[in-house]
Amino acid sequence: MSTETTAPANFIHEIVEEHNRTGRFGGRVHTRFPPEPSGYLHIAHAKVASIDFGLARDYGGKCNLRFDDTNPIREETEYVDGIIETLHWLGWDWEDRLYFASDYFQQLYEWAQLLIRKGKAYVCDLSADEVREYRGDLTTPGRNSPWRDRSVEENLDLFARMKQGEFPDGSRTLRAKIDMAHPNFNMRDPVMYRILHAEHHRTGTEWCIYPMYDWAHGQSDSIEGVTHSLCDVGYEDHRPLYEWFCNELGIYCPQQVEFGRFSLTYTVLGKRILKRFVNEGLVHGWDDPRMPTLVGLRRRGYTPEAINDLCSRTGVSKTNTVIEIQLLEHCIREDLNRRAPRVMAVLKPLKVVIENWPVDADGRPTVEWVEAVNNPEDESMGTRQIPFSRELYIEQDDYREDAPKGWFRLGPGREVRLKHGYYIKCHDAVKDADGNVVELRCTYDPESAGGQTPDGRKVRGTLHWVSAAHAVDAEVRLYDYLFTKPDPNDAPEGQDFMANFNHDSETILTGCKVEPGLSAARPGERFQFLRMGYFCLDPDTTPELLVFNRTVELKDTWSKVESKAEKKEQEGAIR
RNA sequence: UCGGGGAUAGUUUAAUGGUAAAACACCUGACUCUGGAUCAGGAAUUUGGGGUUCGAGUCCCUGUCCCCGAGCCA
Repeated sequence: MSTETTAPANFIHEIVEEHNRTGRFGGRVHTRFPPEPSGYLHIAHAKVASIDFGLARDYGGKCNLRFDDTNPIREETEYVDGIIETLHWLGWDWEDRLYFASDYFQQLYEWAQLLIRKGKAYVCDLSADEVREYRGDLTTPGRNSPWRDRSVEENLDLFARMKQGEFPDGSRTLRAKIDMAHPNFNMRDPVMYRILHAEHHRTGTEWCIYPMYDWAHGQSDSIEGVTHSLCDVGYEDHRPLYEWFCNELGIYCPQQVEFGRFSLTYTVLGKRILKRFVNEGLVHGWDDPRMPTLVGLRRRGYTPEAINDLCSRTGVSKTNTVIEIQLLEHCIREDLNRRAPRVMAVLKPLKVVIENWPVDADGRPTVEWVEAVNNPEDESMGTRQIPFSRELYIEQDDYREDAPKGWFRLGPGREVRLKHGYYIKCHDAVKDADGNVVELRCTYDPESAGGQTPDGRKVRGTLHWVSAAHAVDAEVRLYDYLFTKPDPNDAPEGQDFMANFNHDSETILTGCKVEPGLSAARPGERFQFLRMGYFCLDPDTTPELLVFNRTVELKDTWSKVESKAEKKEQEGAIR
């Protein structure tokens, strides 16, 4: 795909091209996407997947899916299945190359024995606390474990008995013998195996010793013939250990390359925290539409195209980045503007009665079916017929008794166009005992069919509407950001990001009225509700009730104008 | 304090010793049967100091700031 004439797209491409020039990997590019099945994937994982799978795609190489399942306590098959499904949804393919680090447990065990025989690993009887104590700190070197110089025979015997299950959890570890004075903590005799009498989601109770990340990852890459092991900068100082293990084992060593971490404003990523939201009921589940998880974004109505677009727009570098969530919103608007059919839905209904609407021979209001385009951006999406009659619903927010300057929606004596229908003029507002407007009495101009009149008079406002008799009831869920600040960690002294948690991020609207054709919609289908935003039919939908999630609002110039005017007014009042 | 990394408009990324640019965000305006979309325009950037060079965001020296690291997590 990439040719010699195109400039490298990012620093990783430069590295690959350098390797291709020197022939280090014989021109091969083979990556891997290595999730731990301990939760659902979130938006930053989509970015990582895009880097891993994308690099292979760009150079005609391969990318494996490999689950990094070396900690049985956290990992579950539910997550394996969820991750696979999400990756396919994003459009990535690994053919038959689905692997698990746990596939390599036996090989890893034998390699550990090899290291012991070489005098490069030993069984250590120190407790976790003691290990920490012996490790030293930032400025002081660590001290050697008293068990560091056991004989090869004793180490081999003890290690075998660890595997046999003779010792309790935490009683011993296998450690690499490197350098307790090394400035890089990872090189201070890192633990390779810990004892864990726990059931593993794939290997069951076959093992009671489990390899640590560092002792599993590089060798897994090596076994699979990975050329470029891409990871985030958090692993930068693990690279020396990665290479030490491969070199001591005398096995093929891939090149680890680190890229910057990725995050989003107004949210937190991080599986532990997201898991906490789920467990504490702060959200309804991993796939809550407010969650930055990919299952959440999907349910919210985000398309894989929009998410991949975000990933490619944001580039790849070594700096940790915080992407403004507005860019994600731009990506989904751009995608859905092109693809989503337009429909009309009234979220907060206000009844409109057209007093001069014609009646039939029986004195019943007639029904006129008007034609509506499905998508002005794409003629091929055709048109549909929608019913117009004497009683309609419009949006409560589209009527103001005291219309502000620049208002061109409805108000006393004002005329607006009903999209695809007629001009109507408001004559009267019926109020309830509390003074709330509950009904508008209007007249229509029969000459205005099709949206214009013979006299050519200008009508600035165009409203969406539904026919009261034909409308279908719906529940509509509106979402706000999970946090009230762009940087959730920007919390008062002594408090954490939870201080900025938005406890009002979900608004459920009931009694919404949508046009009749929507009753045929299927869960996952996406629409533009004219003037209101993009919405996606939720799986909670039943034959009796349609449930929609608002994916994102449309850009709203008016609200901006109005809030600015208000601000100006306030400032004026202060002066 | 020690080790590892990083720093270009508000945000993200280009510019690979030769006119500092794009997208998003922001501000104007035009157009519109969605106050949507679209279009046109605007404001805005090289972490400080020194050096090399005809010329430095880029090379050298030196400061500053930010991130990561002391799991038997990944």
